[in-house]
Amino acid sequence: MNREPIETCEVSVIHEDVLARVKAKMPDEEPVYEVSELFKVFGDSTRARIICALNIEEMCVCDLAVLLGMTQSAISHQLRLLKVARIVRSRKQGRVVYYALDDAHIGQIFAMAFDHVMEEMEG
Amino acid sequence: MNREPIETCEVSVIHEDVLARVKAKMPDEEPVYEVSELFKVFGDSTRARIICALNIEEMCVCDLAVLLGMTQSAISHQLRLLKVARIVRSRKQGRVVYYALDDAHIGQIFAMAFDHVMEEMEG
DNA sequence: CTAAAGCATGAACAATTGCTCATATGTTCA
DNA sequence: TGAACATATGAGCAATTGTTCATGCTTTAG
Repeated sequence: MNREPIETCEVSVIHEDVLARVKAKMPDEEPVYEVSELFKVFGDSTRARIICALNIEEMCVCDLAVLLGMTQSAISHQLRLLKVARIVRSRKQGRVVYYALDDAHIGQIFAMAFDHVMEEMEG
Repeated sequence: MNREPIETCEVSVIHEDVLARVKAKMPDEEPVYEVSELFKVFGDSTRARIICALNIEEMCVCDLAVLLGMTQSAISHQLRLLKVARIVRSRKQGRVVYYALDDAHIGQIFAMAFDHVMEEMEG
């Protein structure tokens, strides 16, 4: 197959072999996108602190607001996001709503990232 | 201890015992903040795809741009972020710069999140 | 029933983000 | 030395994000 280099292409491939291998091994687009969406939820300090707290114990919105020194509204908005992302589940008892982590994996992923950060902060 | 409820406080504590326990067990603010910063870097689909690719094999900017169907500039900007976050390291050979994952932990954290997402997509 | 407590939610606004475009830097080759 | 290539970077812009403020909903107490 005699192929001319495509001149109209602005970006040229340097290593065709590398590209072929990586293309073959790359995971599907969809799960990668989902993973980044999951990380996006973790990537806010307020939500990260909420997750850390709920990883210790189930809590209501009000107590979370006091713990983190933020308004009830701000906490509630973030909890909504966390619930949509299936990171948190809620349980209503009277007029109090208790939130808890929905999945044990979440705590594990957080713990792993925590270890990584701790190592970085020493070295 | 007879304590009056603090009336001037806008947000009242409902469960003092829970609050005390969680406060005692909560990790320090700084590492939690660092963890959320790390996740923030992961929380963009372009960067997530770059990390996935580099988890397979070292690649140059040009090939990454072709692989992901994006401009060289966009990829370069993101690689800069990844490098500042110490997620990626670079090696210059001639006029080509090769990027690779800087830490094995990164791939592990990603793999863990990937598993979680896959389970979610089935159930 | 009414008032208050606990929580949810929509609108609005400032701040951040990711990309594009233009251009600069550094390297190789003729 | 000059042209071409690979990459880096600053400015600018549209889109997204996190919080506040005001208000609505639901449940309990009186």
